[in-house]
Amino acid sequence: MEYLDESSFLIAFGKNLRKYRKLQGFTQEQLANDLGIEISQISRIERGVINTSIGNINSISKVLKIDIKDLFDF
Amino acid sequence: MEYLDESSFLIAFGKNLRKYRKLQGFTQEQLANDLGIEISQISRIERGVINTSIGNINSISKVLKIDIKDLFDF
DNA sequence: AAAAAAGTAGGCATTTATGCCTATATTTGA
DNA sequence: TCAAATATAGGCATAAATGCCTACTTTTTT
Repeated sequence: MEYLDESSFLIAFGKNLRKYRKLQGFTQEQLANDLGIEISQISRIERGVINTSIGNINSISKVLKIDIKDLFDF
Repeated sequence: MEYLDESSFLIAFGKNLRKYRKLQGFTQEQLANDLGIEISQISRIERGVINTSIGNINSISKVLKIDIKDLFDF
Protein backbone atom coordinates (compact mmCIF):
# COMPACT_ATOMS: atom_id res chain seq x y z
CA MET A 1 0.00 0.00 0.00
CA GLU A 2 1.36 3.39 -0.96
CA TYR A 3 0.72 6.68 0.81
CA LEU A 4 0.62 9.89 -1.14
CA ASP A 5 1.30 13.42 0.02
CA GLU A 6 -1.77 15.60 0.11
CA SER A 7 -1.33 17.26 -3.27
CA SER A 8 -0.72 13.97 -5.11
CA PHE A 9 -3.57 12.39 -3.24
CA LEU A 10 -6.05 15.09 -4.24
CA ILE A 11 -5.01 14.85 -7.88
CA ALA A 12 -5.23 11.05 -7.92
CA PHE A 13 -8.58 11.18 -6.18
CA GLY A 14 -9.90 13.67 -8.71
CA LYS A 15 -8.79 11.56 -11.65
CA ASN A 16 -10.51 8.56 -10.15
CA LEU A 17 -13.71 10.47 -9.49
CA ARG A 18 -13.73 11.64 -13.10
CA LYS A 19 -13.30 8.06 -14.26
CA TYR A 20 -16.31 6.88 -12.26
CA ARG A 21 -18.43 9.89 -13.19
CA LYS A 22 -17.96 9.20 -16.89
CA LEU A 23 -18.38 5.47 -16.34
CA GLN A 24 -21.78 6.19 -14.85
CA GLY A 25 -22.60 8.53 -17.72
CA PHE A 26 -22.73 11.84 -15.88
CA THR A 27 -21.53 15.24 -17.01
CA GLN A 28 -20.12 17.53 -14.33
CA GLU A 29 -23.28 19.59 -14.66
CA GLN A 30 -25.63 16.64 -14.14
CA LEU A 31 -23.67 15.48 -11.14
CA ALA A 32 -23.62 18.96 -9.65
CA ASN A 33 -27.34 19.43 -10.21
CA ASP A 34 -28.25 16.08 -8.67
CA LEU A 35 -26.06 16.91 -5.70
CA GLY A 36 -27.33 20.44 -5.35
CA ILE A 37 -23.82 21.87 -5.47
CA GLU A 38 -21.91 24.09 -7.86
CA ILE A 39 -20.60 22.72 -11.14
CA SER A 40 -17.38 24.67 -10.59
CA GLN A 41 -16.81 22.64 -7.43
CA ILE A 42 -16.94 19.37 -9.34
CA SER A 43 -14.37 20.74 -11.74
CA ARG A 44 -12.12 21.80 -8.88
CA ILE A 45 -12.45 18.46 -7.09
CA GLU A 46 -11.63 16.50 -10.25
CA ARG A 47 -8.56 18.61 -10.90
CA GLY A 48 -7.36 18.34 -7.28
CA VAL A 49 -7.61 22.07 -6.72
CA ILE A 50 -9.66 21.79 -3.55
CA ASN A 51 -9.75 19.44 -0.61
CA THR A 52 -13.43 18.64 -0.33
CA SER A 53 -15.25 17.04 2.58
CA ILE A 54 -16.00 13.40 3.25
CA GLY A 55 -19.70 14.27 3.45
CA ASN A 56 -19.55 15.63 -0.03
CA ILE A 57 -17.89 12.45 -1.27
CA ASN A 58 -20.54 10.37 0.43
CA SER A 59 -23.21 12.34 -1.44
CA ILE A 60 -21.35 11.92 -4.72
CA SER A 61 -21.11 8.16 -4.30
CA LYS A 62 -24.83 8.12 -3.58
CA VAL A 63 -25.69 10.03 -6.78
CA LEU A 64 -23.31 7.97 -8.91
CA LYS A 65 -24.64 4.78 -7.30
CA ILE A 66 -21.17 3.45 -6.58
CA ASP A 67 -19.42 2.24 -3.45
CA ILE A 68 -17.69 5.16 -1.71
CA LYS A 69 -14.65 2.92 -1.25
CA ASP A 70 -14.22 2.78 -5.04
CA LEU A 71 -13.52 6.51 -5.04
CA PHE A 72 -10.54 5.85 -2.76
CA ASP A 73 -9.31 2.82 -4.67
CA PHE A 74 -6.32 3.87 -6.76
CA MET B 1 -24.99 -1.21 -0.34
CA GLU B 2 -26.65 1.37 1.87
CA TYR B 3 -26.36 5.14 1.57
CA LEU B 4 -26.55 7.29 4.66
CA ASP B 5 -27.61 10.90 4.99
CA GLU B 6 -24.76 13.23 5.84
CA SER B 7 -25.28 13.35 9.59
CA SER B 8 -25.55 9.57 9.96
CA PHE B 9 -22.57 9.14 7.67
CA LEU B 10 -20.36 11.45 9.71
CA ILE B 11 -21.30 9.69 12.93
CA ALA B 12 -20.71 6.24 11.45
CA PHE B 13 -17.41 7.36 9.98
CA GLY B 14 -16.30 8.76 13.32
CA LYS B 15 -17.14 5.55 15.15
CA ASN B 16 -15.17 3.59 12.60
CA LEU B 17 -12.18 5.89 12.84
CA ARG B 18 -12.21 5.53 16.60
CA LYS B 19 -12.26 1.76 16.23
CA TYR B 20 -9.18 1.77 14.00
CA ARG B 21 -7.34 4.37 16.08
CA LYS B 22 -7.68 2.20 19.20
CA LEU B 23 -6.90 -0.93 17.22
CA GLN B 24 -3.61 0.65 16.19
CA GLY B 25 -2.96 1.73 19.78
CA PHE B 26 -3.20 5.49 19.41
CA THR B 27 -4.70 8.03 21.78
CA GLN B 28 -6.39 11.04 20.22
CA GLU B 29 -3.43 13.10 21.39
CA GLN B 30 -0.82 10.85 19.78
CA LEU B 31 -2.72 10.80 16.53
CA ALA B 32 -3.15 14.57 16.55
CA ASN B 33 0.53 15.13 17.34
CA ASP B 34 1.72 12.78 14.60
CA LEU B 35 -0.60 14.51 12.17
CA GLY B 36 0.30 17.98 13.32
CA ILE B 37 -3.33 18.89 13.91
CA GLU B 38 -5.40 19.79 16.95
CA ILE B 39 -6.51 17.09 19.37
CA SER B 40 -9.91 18.78 19.57
CA GLN B 41 -10.34 18.14 15.86
CA ILE B 42 -9.84 14.40 16.31
CA SER B 43 -12.49 14.45 19.00
CA ARG B 44 -14.88 16.35 16.74
CA ILE B 45 -14.28 14.03 13.79
CA GLU B 46 -14.83 10.90 15.89
CA ARG B 47 -18.09 12.29 17.26
CA GLY B 48 -19.33 13.33 13.83
CA VAL B 49 -19.47 16.99 14.79
CA ILE B 50 -17.46 18.19 11.81
CA ASN B 51 -17.20 17.23 8.18
CA THR B 52 -13.47 16.97 7.68
CA SER B 53 -11.57 16.84 4.40
CA ILE B 54 -10.46 13.86 2.35
CA GLY B 55 -6.87 15.11 2.59
CA ASN B 56 -7.09 14.95 6.34
CA ILE B 57 -8.39 11.39 6.17
CA ASN B 58 -5.58 10.43 3.82
CA SER B 59 -3.08 11.75 6.39
CA ILE B 60 -4.83 9.89 9.19
CA SER B 61 -4.69 6.58 7.31
CA LYS B 62 -1.01 7.20 6.72
CA VAL B 63 -0.27 7.76 10.41
CA LEU B 64 -2.39 4.81 11.50
CA LYS B 65 -0.80 2.67 8.78
CA ILE B 66 -4.12 1.40 7.52
CA ASP B 67 -5.81 1.38 4.14
CA ILE B 68 -7.87 4.54 3.67
CA LYS B 69 -10.68 2.39 2.29
CA ASP B 70 -11.00 0.72 5.69
CA LEU B 71 -12.07 4.04 7.16
CA PHE B 72 -15.02 4.05 4.76
CA ASP B 73 -15.91 0.40 5.27
CA PHE B 74 -18.96 0.23 7.51
C1' DA C 1 -15.25 24.39 -40.32
C1' DA C 2 -18.89 25.84 -37.48
C1' DA C 3 -21.97 25.21 -33.67
C1' DA C 4 -23.06 23.08 -29.43
C1' DA C 5 -21.71 20.90 -25.34
C1' DA C 6 -18.62 20.32 -21.71
C1' DG C 7 -15.17 21.93 -18.80
C1' DT C 8 -11.99 25.64 -16.76
C1' DA C 9 -10.97 30.04 -14.40
C1' DG C 10 -11.45 33.79 -11.30
C1' DG C 11 -13.73 37.32 -8.23
C1' DC C 12 -16.40 38.22 -4.18
C1' DA C 13 -19.38 37.08 -0.12
C1' DT C 14 -20.64 33.53 3.13
C1' DT C 15 -20.15 29.35 5.69
C1' DT C 16 -17.46 25.94 7.88
C1' DA C 17 -13.25 23.69 9.37
C1' DT C 18 -9.19 24.50 11.81
C1' DG C 19 -5.78 26.44 15.19
C1' DC C 20 -5.07 27.93 19.63
C1' DC C 21 -6.44 28.17 24.32
C1' DT C 22 -8.78 27.09 28.72
C1' DA C 23 -11.94 24.53 31.43
C1' DT C 24 -14.73 20.49 32.45
C1' DA C 25 -15.99 15.64 32.20
C1' DT C 26 -15.15 10.82 31.71
C1' DT C 27 -12.45 6.77 31.82
C1' DT C 28 -8.62 4.03 33.37
C1' DG C 29 -5.33 2.31 36.56
C1' DA C 30 -3.12 2.17 41.04
C1' DT D 1 -11.49 5.83 46.22
C1' DC D 2 -8.07 8.83 44.41
C1' DA D 3 -5.03 10.33 40.88
C1' DA D 4 -3.65 10.38 36.27
C1' DA D 5 -4.77 9.94 31.66
C1' DT D 6 -7.90 10.59 28.09
C1' DA D 7 -11.65 12.80 25.95
C1' DT D 8 -15.18 16.60 25.50
C1' DA D 9 -16.74 21.44 25.09
C1' DG D 10 -16.73 26.14 23.82
C1' DG D 11 -14.92 30.83 22.47
C1' DC D 12 -12.43 33.54 19.24
C1' DA D 13 -9.48 34.43 15.12
C1' DT D 14 -7.92 32.67 10.71
C1' DA D 15 -7.90 29.86 6.59
C1' DA D 16 -10.21 27.27 3.22
C1' DA D 17 -14.36 25.42 0.89
C1' DT D 18 -18.55 26.69 -1.13
C1' DG D 19 -22.22 29.43 -3.54
C1' DC D 20 -23.18 32.51 -7.03
C1' DC D 21 -21.90 34.74 -11.16
C1' DT D 22 -19.59 35.77 -15.61
C1' DA D 23 -16.28 34.89 -19.11
C1' DC D 24 -13.18 31.97 -21.59
C1' DT D 25 -11.24 27.49 -23.42
C1' DT D 26 -11.46 22.86 -24.95
C1' DT D 27 -13.82 18.97 -26.74
C1' DT D 28 -17.42 16.81 -29.26
C1' DT D 29 -20.81 16.56 -32.82
C1' DT D 30 -22.86 17.71 -37.13
